[in-house]
Formats: sequence, structure tokens, C-alpha cells
Amino acid sequence: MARKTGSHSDITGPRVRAAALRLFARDGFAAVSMRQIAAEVGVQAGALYLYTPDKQALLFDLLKAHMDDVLSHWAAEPKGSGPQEALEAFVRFHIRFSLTRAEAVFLSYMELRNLTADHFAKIEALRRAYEDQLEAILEEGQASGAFAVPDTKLATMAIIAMLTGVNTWYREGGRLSRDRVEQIYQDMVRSAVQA
Amino acid sequence: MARKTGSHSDITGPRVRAAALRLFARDGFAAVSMRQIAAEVGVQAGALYLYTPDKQALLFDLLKAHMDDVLSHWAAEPKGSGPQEALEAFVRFHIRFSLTRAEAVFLSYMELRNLTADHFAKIEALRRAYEDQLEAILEEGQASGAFAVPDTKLATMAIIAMLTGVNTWYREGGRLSRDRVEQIYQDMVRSAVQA
DNA sequence: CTTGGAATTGAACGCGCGTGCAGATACCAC
DNA sequence: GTGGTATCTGCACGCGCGTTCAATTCCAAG
Repeated sequence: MARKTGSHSDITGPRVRAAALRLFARDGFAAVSMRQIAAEVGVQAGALYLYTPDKQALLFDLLKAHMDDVLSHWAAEPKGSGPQEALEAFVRFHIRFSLTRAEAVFLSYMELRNLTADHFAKIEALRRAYEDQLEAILEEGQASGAFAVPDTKLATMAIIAMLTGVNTWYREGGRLSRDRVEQIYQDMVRSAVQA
Repeated sequence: MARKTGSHSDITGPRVRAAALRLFARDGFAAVSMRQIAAEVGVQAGALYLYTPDKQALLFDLLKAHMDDVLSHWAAEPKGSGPQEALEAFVRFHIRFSLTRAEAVFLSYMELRNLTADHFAKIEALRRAYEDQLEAILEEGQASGAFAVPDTKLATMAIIAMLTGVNTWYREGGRLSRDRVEQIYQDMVRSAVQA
């Protein structure tokens, strides 16, 4: 099990990625050793270097893949017509996607500081691109008179923080179903921005 | 410079705490060595053990002190009369306090996983106590008909996540003043919960 | 000036880290 | 089978880690 001859530029081995994601999310990047990741895969530490040039690149690959994942799934999401429906779609999508990718979401805002400057810049740009998707919806609603937000940038940050926060407390099989949670957040967001 | 004879039960040296807080917040608990903290204080690594039994306790002390700080300052905050004013007070307080204690706030939700189980339980209880302060306001407003939230627990988590999020983007001297940010968040929160 | 305890140093301990690499092994085309 | 190449092991390297502790320095009280 390893990639074809030499180059590290193609896709990191799926089993290595899965193990690294799980361990990084659970214990933090700095606290996880290459030997632990290797053990999780069932391999010796040296073999990991067939899949990644170093530990840091492994983290970057995970974050990059996650951000690409978020953006491409949102692009494929049906947005309905008009800003109100688009906002509802965004809220539903963000909560649902975050919950199904909890580990990657967690990693993506916990381990940014362990990236090198240029890796950080790349991830940051993708995150910004995602935020811009929401801000565009708010601006459109503002222009059409459907929404009344004092500052679209601020509202964007507020809404995303609020939605991502779901990950910190939601547990499968808890008091509220995922659908119910989505619905309640929809209502709160709608009334917060409504004209 | 060190405490009196033997016991570690009293207050960790202020300079050690300050250095540890700054470094932990910047690089993460796992990535900071006792030697780095010592260097920041201007002392050899061994001397730190006059102030703390171990590295882990140093982290706990910082988080515990921060949570006590939050709770006591909120307790001393004027709340006005009635749930609407209390909610406004909470929003203003949370944003202002978080911004003036940015490093401690950051640490308190980034490094929970580096605590032992019992240390974690203690911090968690304090965090819960703080959240309960907000939830009590929402419940009172709900009972009096001033607010209409579908679920006070959820609204509590949503509001706190939204407010704490300010820390991730707010920078002194940026586009918006702290007062303006507080005001905008007040408006968004109010309209999100208003009956 | 002496003295005794508090404060600090500096060296040491065993350990695990990220990474590299020579050699062993597994697997596939012929 | 045989050859070759993709895959992986096993060990090594230098290093910094958290923590301990005997020895030293500092400083105030007598």
C-alpha cells in the first residue's frame, strides 16, 4: 500500500488520512506522533513518508481537502430562488455538513496555527471564499429589501459562528433531532436579519 | 522569587502565569515547553516548579482563574431591570470582557482537551454556570412574554457562540469600533429572540 | 558580620519525537 | 520461475521534552 514511485504530489493514502484526521481531531496536531498514526494504520512510522513529505503536509492536506469539500458541496446545493430561500439553504447546509464532518470542521479551526505561513494563507483564502457565499446572500437580500442587517460582514461572521457552534454541543440521539435543530436555527437566523 | 516553603496550593507566580498564558495562547499548550516559559520569565526551567507542581496544573490554574474571573465580573455587572435589559447587559458584557481577555478566552475553549478528567469537569462546571446565567435571562423573558424562543437552551448556545466569535475577527483599530460592534450584536440578538 | 532558610541554577534522567535510509518483502508482468 | 519495482520494516540519528535534585546564591534578621 503506497503511491506510485516517488512523487508526493498526488493524493495521500486514504487510510493514512483517515487515521490522521481521527487522531488530530481527538488529541490535537502537536500531541499526535507519526508513530501513533502509523500504529492506527497498522504500519511502521517510516512507511508514512511514502504518503506525505512530512507531518505538517499531512495536516495541510486534510484541511485543504475539507475546504474544497465544503465549497464544492455548497456549490452543488439547491438554493431555491431569492435571498430568503438561499439563506435557509445556507443554514441547513452548514449545520448538516458540519455535523457529518465534525472531525474535519473541528480540525479546520483548531489547527490553523500549526500551518506554515503559505499553507495558512491558502486555507484562509478558501475559508474567506466560503464566508463570501453567505455574505453575497445577505447583500442581495439587503438590496432587495428582504433583509435589514446593519452590516453584512458582521452578520456573516455572527451567523457562521452561531451555526458552527452547533458542533460543540450537538450529540446524535440527544434531546433534539438534527432536523429540529436546523429548523430552530433557521428561525433564529431569519428573525435576526428580517427587514 | 518564589512562594513560601513547600506547598503549591496558593497562587501561581504572576509572572509565570502571564508568560504561560501568552505562550499557550499563541502556540498551543502542547507546543510550548517549560523551558520556553522559563525563558520568557527570565529563569531556568527548574525554577518553574516552585510555582506549579507540573505543566498541566499551570494550564488548569489559568483556565480556572479565567472562569472565576468571568463569573465574578458578570455577578458585579449592573443588569438593569427586566429580561430585555438583562439580555442587553449580557451581550455587552460578554463581548467587552472577551475582547479584553482575548488570550484567556481563546485558551479556555482551545485547550480543554489537555486537562485531566477531573480538571476538565471543574472547568466545564464553571462554563455551564456561566451559560446558565444567560439561559435564566431567556427563560425569564420567555415567561414574561418578552421573548419568543423555541428552545432556551439552544438559544443560549447560539448566542454565546455568536458573541464569542467576535474574538476571531475583531481587531483594535479596525473598520468598526468596539462600541459599534456591541451595538450591532445587541440588535441582532434582540431581534432573534423578540416575541 | 554571621547565619539560615528561601530562591534559583545547572546538570542530569529516561524518553519519545520527526525523519532518513539500507535492506527485506510482496506482488505483478513476462 | 524470474526479474524488477512498489511497498514496508527496523534501526538509527540528533534533539528537546517534563521533571528532579544537589549545590549554589541571595537576602533579611539577629
